[in-house]
Amino acid sequence: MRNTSLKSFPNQFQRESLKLINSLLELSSSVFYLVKPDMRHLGIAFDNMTHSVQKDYLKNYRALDPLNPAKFAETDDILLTIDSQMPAHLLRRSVYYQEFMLPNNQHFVADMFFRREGNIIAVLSMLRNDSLKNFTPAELELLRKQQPFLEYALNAVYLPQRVAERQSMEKQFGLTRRELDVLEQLICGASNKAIAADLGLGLPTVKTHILHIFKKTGVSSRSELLTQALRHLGTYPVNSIDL
Amino acid sequence: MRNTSLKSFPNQFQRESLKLINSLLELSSSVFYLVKPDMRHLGIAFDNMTHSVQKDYLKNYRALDPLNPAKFAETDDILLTIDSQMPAHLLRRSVYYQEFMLPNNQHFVADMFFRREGNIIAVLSMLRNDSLKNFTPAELELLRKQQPFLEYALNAVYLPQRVAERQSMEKQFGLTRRELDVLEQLICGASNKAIAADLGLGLPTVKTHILHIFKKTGVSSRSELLTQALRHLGTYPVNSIDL
DNA sequence: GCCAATATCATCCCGATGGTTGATAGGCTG
DNA sequence: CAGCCTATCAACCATCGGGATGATATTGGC
Repeated sequence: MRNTSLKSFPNQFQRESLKLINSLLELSSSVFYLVKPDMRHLGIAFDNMTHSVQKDYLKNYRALDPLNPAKFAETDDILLTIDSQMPAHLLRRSVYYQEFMLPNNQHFVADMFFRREGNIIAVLSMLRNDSLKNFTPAELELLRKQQPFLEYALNAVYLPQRVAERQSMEKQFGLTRRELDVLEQLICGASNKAIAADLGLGLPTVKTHILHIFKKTGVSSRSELLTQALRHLGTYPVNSIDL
Repeated sequence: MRNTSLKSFPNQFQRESLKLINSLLELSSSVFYLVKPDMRHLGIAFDNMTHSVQKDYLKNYRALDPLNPAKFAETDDILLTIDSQMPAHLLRRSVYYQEFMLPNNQHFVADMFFRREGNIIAVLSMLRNDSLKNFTPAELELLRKQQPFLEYALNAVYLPQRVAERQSMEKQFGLTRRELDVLEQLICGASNKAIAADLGLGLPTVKTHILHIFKKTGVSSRSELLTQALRHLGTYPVNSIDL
């Protein structure tokens, strides 16, 4: 309507962040994901990447990742390249490079960290394939300048609103985290197919979640759900945000 | 959700008014309708009545109605019974009684008028069939006490909000009055079938209107429409209310 | 470690919805 | 009065969405 660019997704923040970074430098692919298991439901966004690669990473290769955020919990790094952590010739021979990076055509990696009360809560991962050169010092400098504002917006603007909405919904109807994911998409007007694509799920799974939401909220169509949900959204006071 | 009684219709005001009146005295059927042609789209509500009877009335019998509001434009009556306008023995022989009231089992009628700047804009019509007695003076007195508040609420609370929403929608997308009727129902989460029933239309008609709305607003599903419409509702400043 | 809740996917059915085309009738306006 | 807009309805078709049932991980808590 009017302005199609206003179309919003639950993970709009991550999408806009990626848009910004991709406009500043050339990447072959990029991911913005939230780290803590509980927060992963607050949305992931990627460019030239798939859910399956992401799942594979989380399940099998995150532990091997030289940039695994868990390793930097006690530091205050905000931007690291993979070759700052491991000499190139060692990396090339590592399992992580051979089994994960190479097959996915990832040659250069830079990760931007976002923290809340010291803990890393989100990572913006920037990847380059063999057709691109490594990150230059100037590029890294530019990225370092972006981090503070992104971190501020994430912590001060995005997370509170997002968590508040979810807490409100969760309290009223006892929805599970995954159901909340689906509900957020529903509220944005997404079709079942779109939801499936966006969350990396099968259509049957999406339909199952939606039916559960219907039962818990006592409605019998998505139209009803939309009107009720959009009308009562933000009606309920919300607790502190503990992540 | 939570409180199903919160389910609202575009003509909720009329429905609640009828509920009130029907709780105060026994009626066989009742109608609350807006008078001016332009306002008829702001909703009609009835109890034990059908759209077809109402259409028949408007088209063929309103001119003959002894309580036709047009006759009382210059008065300040707020409640009239049909037998206050015509002796019973004359009424019985009239075309209006023989061809409209009798076939629809209407024996006693009392109409409550609502005005705006002197003009009658709405009528609450109360009907009794042959199994009920005529309205008693006490009942009429009670009804007269209800009228001022209903008129106040109609003029001060209901109409401004309703007209504002419609004006906003109409201006943004150039929707016709009938399309606005349908859009209001859509926004309330109604299904096509429910809309057809509520507006007294056929299913094909409803679908046609909805497709026109989709094209004018540039969306391609009712979910999209709902999120966009509900998000932007009330965003636009609205002109004065001229009815 | 086990049980319950959660999350995932599947199949089948049918009604609801989105989309096209076209017909008919009233109303308003130039 | 001719033409345009609105409103109404029809037939047709493809896809989507709602509902039931059940299977199979995975997770989390006790």
